[in-house]
Parts: sequence; C-alpha cells; structure tokens
Amino acid sequence: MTMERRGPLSRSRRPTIKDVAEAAGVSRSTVSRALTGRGYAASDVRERVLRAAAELGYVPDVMARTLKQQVSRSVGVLVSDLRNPFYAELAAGASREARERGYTMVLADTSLSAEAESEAAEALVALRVAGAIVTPNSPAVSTYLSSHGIPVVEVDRQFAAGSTDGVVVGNRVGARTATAHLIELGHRRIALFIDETDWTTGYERYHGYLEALGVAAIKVDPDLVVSSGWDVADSRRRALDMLSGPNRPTAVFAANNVLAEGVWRAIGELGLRAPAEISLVAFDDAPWMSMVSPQVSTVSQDTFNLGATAVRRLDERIEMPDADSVTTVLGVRLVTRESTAPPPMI
Amino acid sequence: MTMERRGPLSRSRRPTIKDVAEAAGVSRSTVSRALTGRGYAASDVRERVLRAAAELGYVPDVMARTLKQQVSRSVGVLVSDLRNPFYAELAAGASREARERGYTMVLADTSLSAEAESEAAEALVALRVAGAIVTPNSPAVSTYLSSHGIPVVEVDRQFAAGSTDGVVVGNRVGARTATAHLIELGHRRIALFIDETDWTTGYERYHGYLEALGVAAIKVDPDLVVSSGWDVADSRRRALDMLSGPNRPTAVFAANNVLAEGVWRAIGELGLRAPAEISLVAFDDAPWMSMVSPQVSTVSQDTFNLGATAVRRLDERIEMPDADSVTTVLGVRLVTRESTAPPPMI
DNA sequence: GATCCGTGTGGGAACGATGTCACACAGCCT
DNA sequence: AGGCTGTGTGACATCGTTCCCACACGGATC
Repeated sequence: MTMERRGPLSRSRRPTIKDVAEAAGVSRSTVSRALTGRGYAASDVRERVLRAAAELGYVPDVMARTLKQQVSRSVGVLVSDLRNPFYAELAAGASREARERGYTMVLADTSLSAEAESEAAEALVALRVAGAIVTPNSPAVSTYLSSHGIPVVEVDRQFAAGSTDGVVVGNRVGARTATAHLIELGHRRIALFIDETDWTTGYERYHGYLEALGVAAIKVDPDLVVSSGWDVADSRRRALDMLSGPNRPTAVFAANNVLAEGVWRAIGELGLRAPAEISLVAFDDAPWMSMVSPQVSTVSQDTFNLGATAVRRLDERIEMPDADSVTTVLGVRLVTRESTAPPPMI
Repeated sequence: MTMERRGPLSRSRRPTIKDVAEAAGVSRSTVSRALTGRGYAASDVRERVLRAAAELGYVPDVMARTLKQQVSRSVGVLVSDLRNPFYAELAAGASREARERGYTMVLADTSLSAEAESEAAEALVALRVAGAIVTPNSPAVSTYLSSHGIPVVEVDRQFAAGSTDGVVVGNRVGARTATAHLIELGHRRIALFIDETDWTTGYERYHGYLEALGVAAIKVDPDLVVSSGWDVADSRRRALDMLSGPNRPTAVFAANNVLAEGVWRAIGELGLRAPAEISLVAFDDAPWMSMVSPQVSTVSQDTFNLGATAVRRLDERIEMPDADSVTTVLGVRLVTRESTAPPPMI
C-alpha cells in the first residue's frame, strides 16, 4: 500500500489570497472585497476573481481572518461525558444549531474531571472562541471564561445564575411531579437516588422531592435518600444494599439516567417484580427506558433542544454582550409507562 | 438580573505577549522564548516572565501562533450522527485520545447529509486543522481533504483504502461469525437487515453473511435480505412486514444497532417470543441490548477504542506524512446472550 | 589588545487576511 | 478650466506570535 501521489495543487503550499490575486490579475484588496462582498468590486472583476478562486481551490484561512478581525466564528462546547446519551444528545443539538448559524464547534469531553475541565477552558481561551457552552462541574469555568471576555452559557446545570446565561429544565417541578405521581399511587416509603444535593440541578431535584413529600405530609426518611456516585456500578451497589434490606421502600425515584440504570439493574438482579413489588420512576428519558420491560416511567426532557437552545442563547449574547443575563427554563413532561403502580398490599 | 461587572482585566482587550513583555521589562522575543522553552532565557528572567504572564492571565493566541507556524494543534472529527450511541462513543474515544496528545477537537455532526459533510470538510480546511477523522458517506470527503494537504483517517467505513489511512473492525468476520452462530443453532431461513451492500462496511457485512451461508450450503433467499433505510422507524416497518408474512425467517441478523432496534421493536409488537419463535443477533453492542429481555446477542466492537485508535493513527500520520498508508483492523467478538436459540420445531 | 567564544537579549520580518486611506478615472456641473 | 461626485482599485498598516539574525557582554585565548 502506497500513499497516492498528491495533486500538484497540494504538494506546494496552500493557495493564499495572493495567489488568487495574481491569477485574476488584481490586487489582494480587490480579491478580499470580491469574495467577502464588502466594498466595491466591478462585476466583471468579481467574476474573474471568483473563477480564479474556484480554480485554485482557495479557502480563506480562518486563522488569519480571525487574527485580523479579532473575532472568530467558532463556539466551544464542554460536556461531562459523551458516552452518556444525555450529553451526546445535548452535543448533537448544539452541533446542529451551531452549523445553522455558521459556527464551527470545538468540543471537549471533560470526563467529570475538574482538571480536564479547566484545561479545556484554557484551550477555548487560546482558540479565541466567540463563546462557550458548558455543563459545569464547578463555578470556576464560567468565571474563568467570563474573566477572559468569553460569553458563556451554562446548560443543564447553572452555578452562576444572575451573572451568566443559563438554559436548564424544570428540575424542581419535574422531581416534584415524579414524586407526587408515586404518592398518588399510594406510596409512602419513596427512596431518592441522586448524585448530589448541594448544587443547581441536584439541589433542585432534591427539593422537588422534598416538596412533594411535604405536601403529602410524609416525613422524610434520611435513610431513603442516597447520594450515590456518578456511575452505574456505584448506583447499582447502593440499590442492591437498600432493596435487599429489611425495610425496603416501595418506590424509587432515580434522579438521572445513570442512577436509574443502576437501580434498574439491581431490581432485576434481586428478582424483584416491577411494578408489583417496587415502582421506579426516573429523570431523563434514555433510549433503553422505553425498550426494557417493564418500560420505565420518567421525567422526560428534550435534550436535543436543550443543546440547540443554548447555542441560540449564546448567539444572541454574542450579538448583544451587554444585555441582561437570562436563564431559560425548558419544560419537562412526566411520561408514565409501566414501572409505576400502587404499592403491594401488606 | 444584571450582568455582573467584569474584572478590570477583561474590560480592556485581552493581554498579549507585548503586555507580558512590558510587565516583565523584557522584549517580546524573550517572553516567547521563556514561555515556549525554545531558545535561551536566563532563569531569573524566565521566572519574572512566568510570574508576569500568570498575573495578567495571559493565554497565547492560538490563531496567531498557528498563522505563524503554519501548523495547528487541532483535529477535525466528522461523524454521521451523534445521537447514535455508536458515533457518540467513537467521538468520546477520539476526544480523550486527542486531549492526551495535546490536540483540540473540532467536531461536526454531518447528519447523514452529503451537503453538510462537504460543508464541514471545507470548514476544516479553513481552520487549517492538522488532520481529520471521518466516518465518510462518500469517497469525496477524503479526496477533498487530501487534496488540500490535510491528513485523513477514515474510521468505521473506508472508501479510499490504499491511499488513506483507515481504522475499521473485522466486519466480514464478525458478520460471518454471527451468521454461523445462527446456522449452528439449526437455523436455515436467516434474514439479513442491512443499510446498504455496496460500500465498505455494509459490503463486508453482507459478504460475511453470504460466506457463512455458503459454507453451510444454504441457498441465499433474496427476499430475506432487506436493505433498509438508516432509521429505526424504517427498519421496524420492514421487519413488521417480513415477520408477519406467511413464510417468515426463524432468525434475523441485523447489521447495526439502529436496524437491530427496529427489528427488536417489531418482534415485541408482533408478540413473537424470542428466542423461542425467532432468534435475533445484532452488530454493535448498544447499551440497551444488555438491558432488554431477552438480552440481545451481538457482535461487539470496542467503539471507544475505535475513536482513540483513529486519533493515534492520525497523530502518527501527521508526524510522518509520507509513510505508507495503513489500515488498522480491530477485532470483534460475538457476545451470545439470550436472543439466540435453536429454531422452533415444525 | 585583538579575536573568539558562549550566553543572553532585542529588533524586525514574516504568516494571511482585512479594511482604511489615497488616488485614478469618467462624467457632470458651475 | 476647475471642481465635484461616484465608482473602482491598489498600497499599506495591522492583528499576535514566532524565530532568524544581529548584537552585547564577560571571560578566555592567542
């Protein structure tokens, strides 16, 4: 196998605007005007320039242009974990909207590591991106990017509400609705699986859960609130513990798709029959939830749209850097499937 | 809600190397040498420069650097559809490997559209990326990028074998193994669901299927080979047709995760009992396959590694542009779960 | 004392595109 | 004839960085 000989065009250096100018017999300035459409250019000259550019396969150098104009047409997107369908779909939405608005997308998977996150943020600054979208793990990213004059939109989670734009979903109302759904079915011992309860998304979902219990005058049992790690294995382990215990709950609300998967696996392994013996309701409608049996009831959010909306917001912010910051809250919807039913009679 | 006042630092323009030079009382050249480590710089001077840079929050401008050096540290990644877990995982692997090697990643979702694909390719040229990884839909992308001197690695699918590097999996052997597995169980009427049979991946899987049938001296029934579209809905429809027909197959080999989902849904909707009444084996181990009941047997490929390997290959190619092109074939593994069993007795 | 090192440092020309400015030309008015 | 306008073009400085080159300095060698 041998590398094919490259065309004559590419062996030499890439064509620059100067090459186009010479080929068309005009100056660099004229080429620039003809191609960008800014400023005068006689139609026959424009014609000639366009032809020359096409013939040479000329593509303007974004680096040089950005350097000169001091503003690029790319946005940075920082997500926690592309392997999680939630973030993948978020990124897909961002990608489509970015393309539609003429932005290129620089994407980094921050792998839930603070180090990777700040490293990636620094790369975005170095790249002089026009703006950034982040699913932050700490307030640091937004602060850092903002301090370098880069507009930021926090998505899914929001640390810097009030000083930074945000696009989130109705976490509290979603969690409240999910919990209320279980209560309505007759459940009283409802466990909550959640990653953390102190910040933004986790905080809201936790409080949504508390509110629903409060309304029904159900006392919160701290043993039923498990603050699990971020991966399936951990959540599964914790669920195995809780569900094989003596006084197990009759229902579980798993506050995201990863935790839900862990709980779901534990239920299966313990041979518990859902929803007859235990009900499960999740947050985030991952694809598997509508494929497994019983299908999992969940609070569904339009994740693709979440990403797209964030890019829209960012674009607006780039246009109007000094407008007041806004937080957009997208709606959620409880999808009741087969995993929730009244608790077993004792 | 009001935008927080930005720090004094950012209100004015971003600090440049010149600002650092003035703060440290040296020339721009010296700052450059001190920060990059190329060339002389007395240790006390270096110290002073580093401190000044840190104090100002200086981050070198990648645009300017790239413009000068004529080589960037970013790679382009073009995938078909981020919402498909296959591509998401591929991108995740690429992302991690890119980060480890000091590349930033420009990602575009080409949405299975040829137009978006070539648009994205042009953007990569404009960005002067150091290299690109693509899951191509046609030979055009690789040709185009190569003609602009951009090293390309084709991943998953390969159109330009011999002239472009590729990283693929053992599609033919995987398909053969999956089909042979069904034959071994006693199946004779084995349907194939596949997206296309003319190019690269689809071609290989198709021929793997044919080979396995050939070895067992089973005549190919063209009615059992359905070249479905690319989405779940289409595949489901085709599967409903075929499986509700008079002379249905006893087993289905679905050549990718999307088609498998369609077939799986159809099986469920028709109330067919798998594997008692129909066996199913897939290609690509999507998460849901090990969660549903019965769990789906499949040809598993290490998709994350596929992405990571592609970046590794690309990096090597960037280092040695004139070496012979190589195609890396990663192994696959048949994972037998619960969806395959001997055909029903007649 | 002239020359030659090695060690540092600064000046300045690139890289490719943009856009301001000056200017050239034709046609028209005073 | 001189001035003006409108149309079209080219020279040139600029963006932030790198890196080649020149050069300065102290010490060693002839």
